[in-house]
Amino acid sequence: MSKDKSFYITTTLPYVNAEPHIGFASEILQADVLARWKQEELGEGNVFFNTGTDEHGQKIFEAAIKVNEKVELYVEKYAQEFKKLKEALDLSNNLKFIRTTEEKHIKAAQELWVRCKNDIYEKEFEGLYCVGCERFLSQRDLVDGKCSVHQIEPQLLKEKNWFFKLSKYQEKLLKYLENSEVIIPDWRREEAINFVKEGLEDFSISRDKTRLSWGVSVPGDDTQVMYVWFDALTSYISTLGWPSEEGDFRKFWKEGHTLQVAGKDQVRFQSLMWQAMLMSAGIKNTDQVFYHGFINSGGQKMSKSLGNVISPYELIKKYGTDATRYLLLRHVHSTEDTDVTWERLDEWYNAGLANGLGNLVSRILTLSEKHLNQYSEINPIGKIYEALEDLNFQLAMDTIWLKIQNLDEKIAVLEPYKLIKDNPERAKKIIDELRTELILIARDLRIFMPSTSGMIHDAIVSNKKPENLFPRINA
RNA sequence: GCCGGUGUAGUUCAAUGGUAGAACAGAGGACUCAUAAGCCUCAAACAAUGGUCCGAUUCCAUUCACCGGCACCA
Repeated sequence: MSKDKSFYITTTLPYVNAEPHIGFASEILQADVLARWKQEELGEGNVFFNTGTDEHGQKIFEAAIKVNEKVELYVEKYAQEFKKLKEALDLSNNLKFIRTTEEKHIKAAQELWVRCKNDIYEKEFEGLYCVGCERFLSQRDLVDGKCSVHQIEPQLLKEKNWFFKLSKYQEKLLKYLENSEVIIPDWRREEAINFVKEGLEDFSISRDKTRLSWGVSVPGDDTQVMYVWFDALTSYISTLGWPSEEGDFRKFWKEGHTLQVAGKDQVRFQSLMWQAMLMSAGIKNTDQVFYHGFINSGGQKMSKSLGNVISPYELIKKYGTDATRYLLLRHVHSTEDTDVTWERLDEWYNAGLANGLGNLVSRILTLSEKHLNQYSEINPIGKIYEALEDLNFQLAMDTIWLKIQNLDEKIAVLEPYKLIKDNPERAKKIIDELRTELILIARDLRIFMPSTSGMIHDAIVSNKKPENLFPRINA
């Protein structure tokens, strides 16, 4: 990441048809660490950290009907569910939240449409329509050519839609993708380049209102609403106050470094469609999109039917907020898929937090409380965040845990608890050193585990051993 | 089928054209400040075949296995 004065980071906006998923929790935690890191580097006012909820579309409309609820209330409820994550995961205070049903967002989406007007045209959309579902089916909805839900053959139906000329942007997209910075990891960039080379087709960006009413109205066409993609992608700039070119939009999107965090299945949407839309509207492209892997459990996708779903709230309930942050940040691979099970989580927790960090705090603070006077605060310095430049969260944390290990080792070698009898001066000096090194570790932990960091710091400053930070979990 | 990725100790990962590192789990030991934690020691791996090379886990090819994407699902 470059040395820009300001930094913009956003997650993708989760679709609100289900409870928050652990994958999204992981995504927003990664974003949170980066946001906190940049806030320390650039100052809080120079970082814009965004998330939100994608609330339009057929599926949500149907889901609301299914539970017999007004769709406005339904999305409101889920938006709150997602907003709760902020506190539950102790996300940065400055986190912004955009809902695609907000007025300012709707206006922005419509404005973007108008700006893209030259690349938007009307065409017959042909699709397989299921009368049971009352919607067009995708390939995935089909089993042996029949609707997987209703077991009936869909009819070929045509309707007028608005299309976006994605095909026109092949060259420009390739040009954009030439820059090795725009996608992390690099092999996903290769993937994106391949998509483009295989040829891009224009895509439909609207739906007939008679079939789908829950969406943003197409400017100048009362019969159509925007297809969710067009609408949702706009949120990355509507949150900045666009279409106003001034203020946050200028500061962060135009003049700052922009980074989008997304799942690996998003390449086509974030790095191709969205970038083409920006090009069409004459807006600067995203500087970087970081694609993370997925979290599976027991070798399979998490799914309700398999009963292997691990929700972020369950994690928090069992391990606590900071421990959840630790588990998801240190043990989830940043770009590959990660397999997570309760057994493994327990092991990670005990090894890293109970036996590692928690125990170290106990032993040092016991020695300190017993043998030393108050701690006179120093200004801790320390930079361990090099690995974050490559968005390698695991490596960054490994560096901290290596320090923890070294401290444990130092205690074993120097044996200050023995030395205190024969050579108290020397022992005290050692304990004082340990204390200082521990406060440096706390400093390093600040962006990963903010409240733990604070607790360790406070314990040292008040020279008082804290309660067990991370009680051991016994199977 | 097409495109891409991956295959390293029991597990999860790392590095490297020339003795393959670590963490967790496992076995043993000496200690006691500490959350039966920590420290030390031990055991344990380069999917298969062929090629290039003085030399390959690393480069190339093939095979096998696994994963992802192949667009209007968000």
